[in-house]
Amino acid sequence: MTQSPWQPISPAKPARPVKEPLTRERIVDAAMRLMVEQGYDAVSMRKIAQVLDTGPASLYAHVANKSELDQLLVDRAAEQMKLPETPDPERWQEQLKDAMREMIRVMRANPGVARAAIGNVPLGEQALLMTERILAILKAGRIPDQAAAWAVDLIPLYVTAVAFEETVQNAAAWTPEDVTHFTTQMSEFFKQLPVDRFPFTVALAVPMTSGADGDERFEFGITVIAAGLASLAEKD
Amino acid sequence: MTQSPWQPISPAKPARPVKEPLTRERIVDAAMRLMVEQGYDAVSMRKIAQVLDTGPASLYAHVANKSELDQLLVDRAAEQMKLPETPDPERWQEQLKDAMREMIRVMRANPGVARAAIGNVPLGEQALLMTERILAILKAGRIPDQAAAWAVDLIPLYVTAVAFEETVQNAAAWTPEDVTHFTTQMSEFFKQLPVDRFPFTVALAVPMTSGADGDERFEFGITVIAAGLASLAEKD
DNA sequence: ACCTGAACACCGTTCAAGT
DNA sequence: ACCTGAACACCGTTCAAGT
Repeated sequence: MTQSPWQPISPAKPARPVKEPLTRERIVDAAMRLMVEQGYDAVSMRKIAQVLDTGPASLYAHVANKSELDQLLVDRAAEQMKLPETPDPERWQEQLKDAMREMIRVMRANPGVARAAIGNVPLGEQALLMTERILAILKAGRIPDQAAAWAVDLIPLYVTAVAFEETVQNAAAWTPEDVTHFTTQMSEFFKQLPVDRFPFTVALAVPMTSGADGDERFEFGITVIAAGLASLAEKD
Repeated sequence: MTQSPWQPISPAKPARPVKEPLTRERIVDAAMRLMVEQGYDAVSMRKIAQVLDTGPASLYAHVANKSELDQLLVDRAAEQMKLPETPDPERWQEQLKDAMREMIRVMRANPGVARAAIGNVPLGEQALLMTERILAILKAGRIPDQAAAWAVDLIPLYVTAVAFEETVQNAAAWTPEDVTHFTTQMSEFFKQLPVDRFPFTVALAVPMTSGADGDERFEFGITVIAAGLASLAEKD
């Protein structure tokens, strides 16, 4: 097709650009949507590219690799975290637990984030602010510097590990009935072990398989961690 | 080639079988060797098959899928764990920490196992025995049944998460210089944050980036967990 | 029953070529 | 500077066909 003489060579504003330009932002948007809707394994460079109507190679102009993309996804999720209130020395343990509850809330709301976060310390602004607030709570609780510093490593490690475990189970798309069935099966398995070699396992078969559905397990963990940290508080 | 008349049709013992038959055992052996030598990502059905001089499809006669193979690898590694001594109520916390040290020792000696174990409760005999012994230690420490039951879930969760993090870092094949460099860089990064919004992070920049090389971090975690559990012990 | 080759439906990443 | 098609070197799993 030849050019009409009255058609400007390069129009100031092309009537309708065929495609929005690719940006980091749009890539993370698409990846996040894929992850929340279909889980971590659905987030591949190829699927993201497909959603954005391009080829996988195009993404590499904006993100270094898959690992950097994971980081960006973790940062994006961290932005959803509500920061803890200002520290109160009287109830720092409860405030610490609240912060951990907020962390797992966001991870549960964004399945796959836990998987992306594991072994990926989030360094986005919101994550840093969360760390800062937790440090403030710990120092309000008179936890020594080194202990507080290690605690802000331990805390997300625990929360992430729990969320990751849950993600794995949810990925199996189990119905509540499946869960009940699995729980009874496990408890039956423990009960039939040779009682002479496994006396405690047999005796505790029921408690060992309870609370798998709710978040009593998570509550137990954060209680243990908070109490353990409390034991390190400076006296006087 | 035609059959010699004095050659028995089916010899009682073939002189040298061209190939050893495939077994679960041999598959796990090969997978374990690959994992220890080259890390978790090197353990693919295809690479295992290659080592065993066959095709990937052949493995499926002996293992259901990759996930089952991961389970078998975890069980195999668990066999290397030395079980804790008989519980002593006087020093149950130290014994509990020793058990956790033994768990991470085996995971460190078998890089990749942590990755295979995450979200995969090991149910092999040795792993069950480890659980049993830890329950015995916890009950010696007068931990209530439900708390003890949840604790034997929390304990491997923590150890596995730490080992997994380490694996990720080791996979990057960092030299000690790289680690030092990274540590100083991180600490510089924390120090230059706006001090009005990140006062604690700035103040604790050094402790927050220390102990990344040794296992002080792990020791801190097991101390917190042991102390936290101790706070749940029944009184009287 | 076990093993095989070949195929199916995927991956992350690189690179030369285009605009 | 950004985007693209095509390729490279991989994955787990299935299946019909062989022994």
